[in-house]
Amino acid sequence: MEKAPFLTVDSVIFSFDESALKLLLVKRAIDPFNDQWSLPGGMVAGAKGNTLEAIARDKLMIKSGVDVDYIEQVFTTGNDQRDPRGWSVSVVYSALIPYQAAHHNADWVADAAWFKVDELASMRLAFDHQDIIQVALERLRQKSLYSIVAGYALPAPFTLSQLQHIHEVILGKPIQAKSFRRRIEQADLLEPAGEIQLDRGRPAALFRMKPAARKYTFVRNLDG
Amino acid sequence: MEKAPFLTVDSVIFSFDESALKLLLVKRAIDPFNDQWSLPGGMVAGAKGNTLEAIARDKLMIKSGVDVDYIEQVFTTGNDQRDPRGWSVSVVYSALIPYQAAHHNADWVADAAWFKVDELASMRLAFDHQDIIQVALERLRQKSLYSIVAGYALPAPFTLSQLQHIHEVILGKPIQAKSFRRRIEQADLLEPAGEIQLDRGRPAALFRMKPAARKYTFVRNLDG
DNA sequence: TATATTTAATGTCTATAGGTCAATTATGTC
DNA sequence: GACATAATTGACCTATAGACATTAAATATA
Repeated sequence: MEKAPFLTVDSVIFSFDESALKLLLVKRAIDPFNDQWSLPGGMVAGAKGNTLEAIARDKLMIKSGVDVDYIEQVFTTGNDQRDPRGWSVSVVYSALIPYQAAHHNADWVADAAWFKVDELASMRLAFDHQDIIQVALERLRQKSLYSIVAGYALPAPFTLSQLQHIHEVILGKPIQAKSFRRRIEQADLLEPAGEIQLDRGRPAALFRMKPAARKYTFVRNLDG
Repeated sequence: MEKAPFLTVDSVIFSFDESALKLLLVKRAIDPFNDQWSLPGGMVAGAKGNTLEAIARDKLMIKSGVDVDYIEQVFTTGNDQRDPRGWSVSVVYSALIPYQAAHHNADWVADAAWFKVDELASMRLAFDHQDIIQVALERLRQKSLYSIVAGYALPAPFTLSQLQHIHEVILGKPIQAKSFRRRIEQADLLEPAGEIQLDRGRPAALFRMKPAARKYTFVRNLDG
């Protein structure tokens, strides 16, 4: 490659709604891939922020109206095939946000929409964004076996059943409630936040993520 | 940031020699940080290769005479502080290579040398390479709790005792031989490769990494 | 040749943490 | 008050790592 490659920051933003894992995409308004759905993000050159993560956050705020709490770097993809214009590099971030907070804002941004990850698999997205999403998804699945960061995709406070449910959706398989609760309690990852009465059944205790939950990893994986 | 940032690929190359974890550094011959030790790597612009990883491998081959087998992306650092010239981004790779193969080659490359990771902690390195190394090290330590990729830093074939030893050095604590062997055997990660008689004691069986060992992760961590 | 020494390899028991699933608790409904 | 529905917990089972003693296979030495 001769010149410096294009450098972009793209984010895979996960959320949880109607028992489904969803992901925020924006419709491109310029070539290449004009009019196709793509990951929110953009060029690093000219962006605002002192670090890559700050730039990623800023772009999400500006372009998608999303103020992200939990965000982490997934990986960086770069080659001479992913952009028809030539060499390009994308630093990929993954974020988890409560659907509610995001929903309203996503409305006032033109051409931003949430897609269920299942439906999404068959869509043709811009660049190699489909591949990127698969990597981010796999990472999220792995992580859900030994952490509870998925909880950042729920509006706080939430019940343990809700927290378990999002894990089950991400993993695509049921989890033993007892195992799930036991390890969380032992690791002291959640903070009590009252209780709530759902439509039916026994009222459930409410919790918020404790700061420790952001980094905590269990020494054993759940059945995967 | 206005213009596109500098984009580089840097590699943290680990190896194992004299019971110590070592790491390959090269002395810079240009500003900034002229004459200071730094991670092998360089600018992506103008480099040879169709992917970031290919470029990383090529730079190691050309500049350090090292042909890497095991290499993986660690993370990407980017901000306006790490390079005095302004915004710069570095995609960081981590590689594990047998010391023997590496040693000779490192000789015919000017100003490349191996450093024990312990000694290295007090050195002043170029850019934020000291920080990068710490991240790569931490990643390697984590990984050594649930995989045996550290074996790629040994010349094949190797004994189980040697494989255990490098893990102990990386983790900085002893490992139960029984636990270590049991899980490896059960996961069928190694291929028998004869046996060897060391200076003293019972001869040891020799093994090589099976392909599966590259990606395999145990469901449970060793004591960390 | 027998014994001590050294390192490799294994047997066995214990401890820990998740898996299973039944039982209990707390509400709302009929 | 009996039933339905969820949440939560109790009790036992299982899998896998930790501890540590024991056995195995070689060399060195008396």
